[in-house]
Amino acid sequence: MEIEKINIAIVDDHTLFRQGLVKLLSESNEVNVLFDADNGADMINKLCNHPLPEVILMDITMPVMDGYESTKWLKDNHPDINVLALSMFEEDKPIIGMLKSGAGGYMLKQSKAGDLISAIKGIAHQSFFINELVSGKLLRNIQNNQPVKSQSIGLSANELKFLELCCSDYTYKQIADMMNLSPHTIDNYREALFQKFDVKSRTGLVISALKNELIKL
Amino acid sequence: MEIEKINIAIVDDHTLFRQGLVKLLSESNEVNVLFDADNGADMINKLCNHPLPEVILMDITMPVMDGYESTKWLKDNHPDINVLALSMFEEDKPIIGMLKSGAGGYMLKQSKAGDLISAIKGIAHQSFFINELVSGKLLRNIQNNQPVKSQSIGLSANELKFLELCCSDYTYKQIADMMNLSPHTIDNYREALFQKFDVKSRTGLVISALKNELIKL
DNA sequence: TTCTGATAAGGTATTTATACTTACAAATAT
DNA sequence: ATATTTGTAAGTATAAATACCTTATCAGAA
Repeated sequence: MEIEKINIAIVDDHTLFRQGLVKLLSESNEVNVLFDADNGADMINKLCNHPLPEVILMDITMPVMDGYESTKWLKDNHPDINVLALSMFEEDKPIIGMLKSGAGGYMLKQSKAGDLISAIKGIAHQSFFINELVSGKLLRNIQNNQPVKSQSIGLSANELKFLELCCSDYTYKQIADMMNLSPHTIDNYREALFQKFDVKSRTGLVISALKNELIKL
Repeated sequence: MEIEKINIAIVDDHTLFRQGLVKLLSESNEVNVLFDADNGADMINKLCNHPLPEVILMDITMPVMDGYESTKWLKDNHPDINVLALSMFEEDKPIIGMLKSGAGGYMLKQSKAGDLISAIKGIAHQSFFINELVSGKLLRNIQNNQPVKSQSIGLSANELKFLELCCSDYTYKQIADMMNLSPHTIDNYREALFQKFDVKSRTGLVISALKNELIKL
């Protein structure tokens, strides 16, 4: 049984590499290269004149419009097209950056053709393809985006308690009762926290506290 | 040649499950169960009286000290111990939550024994183990800081927009301007949402919206 | 048609929240 | 021993939020 080929496009400014890749993949009976482009802007033009590809192989460093921008544009304008980043860089920054921009996978240019085709097939079917290269980096990325510790903004015990009670439907008067303090004292805490968090309302305070992970819901 | 067994511990409050797992894994010639604990606090105690395990299998929901807290504690106090989350939940939230807390992998309790042992071996050698279950969620997590649009409480488009703008330092008047509506109309939205969420203040509304995951931060 | 529900908006009264100023005792620092 | 800071609390004034009530469209249903 004849399997439908996966339609792809290649965006890379290294002409020789790009054309070689076109040649190489064209020989495969699993993918079909619809077109190739020199950079993001070129790609946008050519998308109008060609059928939409399922997958786009995307380089990162390109003139005029680079891989990050191009990927973001695709996510906004053609969210169904899957982007597979294809680069020589194996550092955290470009990998995480491309994934954040919307790429569903990341392959190295030094990969074997078979692995690249596997990745293309994977991303076409699942809209993402996670390999060894990126899995660890992904994990480290979310683990490192971690708690801006409560020490960063010095809060007294009472201020913290007040802050927690603030994240609720209670009025300040009720909070004052709960903490066995005068509403005026609560008012002092409020003003101090407004200054420390640079906000002008209780809602802003609550949002900031949550963003800084000083309190949990 | 005899291969060194991987020393592990199991933390889970479901006694039968835990003991069964101990039995099951003890029969393996690849892992060695040093001890098991009922919850995080119990684990901390037992860590003092036993050799340090290389890997700890960690449940999430436990009394006294849950999996998130326990994992964080381990990362702070024994950063060399690898935590493999082991839970029945396959939702995004617990998975991302455990990984953020410091777990190096996540396995479902409904996994096969062989897969669990593979994961234990993987995490012992690489300090992380990413499977199909988590890879997609990890990717979506860093790409998608968007709210998971939930239809659970019927909100109109404008109400939802208002709700989002509510999670801020803006006054209602400013929000009215942004939405090109009269402050009175905004007031209608507010009242409608107060009823739907059963709250009496903007802060309560914001908290409820966040808890219901109608809004992201 | 008439009725109804959803949406937008005006009026007004009361309660909370916000802002700024002062005070005073206890703890700390100099 | 005398300032200085810190935590507590009061007074007052204004702005914002909350609560209720009413009106006007408009679209679709009875």
